[in-house]
Amino acid sequence: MEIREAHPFDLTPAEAIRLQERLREQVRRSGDAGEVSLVAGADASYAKGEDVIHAVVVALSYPDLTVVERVSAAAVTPFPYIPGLLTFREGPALIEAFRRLRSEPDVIFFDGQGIAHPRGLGIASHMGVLLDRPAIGVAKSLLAGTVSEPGAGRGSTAPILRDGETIGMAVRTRERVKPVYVSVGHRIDLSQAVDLVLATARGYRLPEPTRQAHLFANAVRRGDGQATLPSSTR
DNA sequence: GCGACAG
DNA sequence: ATCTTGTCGC
Repeated sequence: MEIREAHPFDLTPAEAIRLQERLREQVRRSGDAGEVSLVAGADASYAKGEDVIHAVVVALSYPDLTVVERVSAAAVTPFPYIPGLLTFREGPALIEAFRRLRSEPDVIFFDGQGIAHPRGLGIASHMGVLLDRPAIGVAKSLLAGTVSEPGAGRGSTAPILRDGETIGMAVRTRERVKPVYVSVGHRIDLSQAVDLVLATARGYRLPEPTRQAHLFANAVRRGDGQATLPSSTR
């Protein structure tokens, strides 16, 4: 995929925060992914004490969810993990992975928040803007806002609120299992984002794009990505 | 000043 | 995120 613009990542935390405050204005909180026929999941993996990040993107056809392409990229991260600044840690490796992706997904799932972020620019929104592509944030825990417990049944939801505004939705993708926290990344509305998460969550807590990216990222880091899995890693 | 805090 | 074995529950 084409990346929208060169973007500095060798910043101090204070500079990174200022960049987020500037980029947040470019996030589109509404939109329609259109006729979705291709989705993608992006994720990163790394070993405990190391600063090498393995980022991957997995593309799947929709609605059948067959994996059609997998790419990966390794990079030394220039940033430690700081809540709210995740993109500055995983972004460089992710961008390289997207450069290697030949598919043109209609929507991309990210492992983390979209606008449900202290400055409205979680990794899904940040990457969505850089890629200029519909993006959805699917986080396993909450970073900003408050939420009540959704009903126990699959498909139950509860709004994530901040100052009276809905910034995302807790979504129960599997009965009696902890919900995932969905928020708009870029160029898609919350309603369609939630629909797509539920439509791609099949039997597991995490939607398939995210789950497949998780599995592949770990396989690549362990070194058996090439041997065990089909498709290109090139 | 004291907690909270995506991955 | 990662380190780790078995184990309880649907």
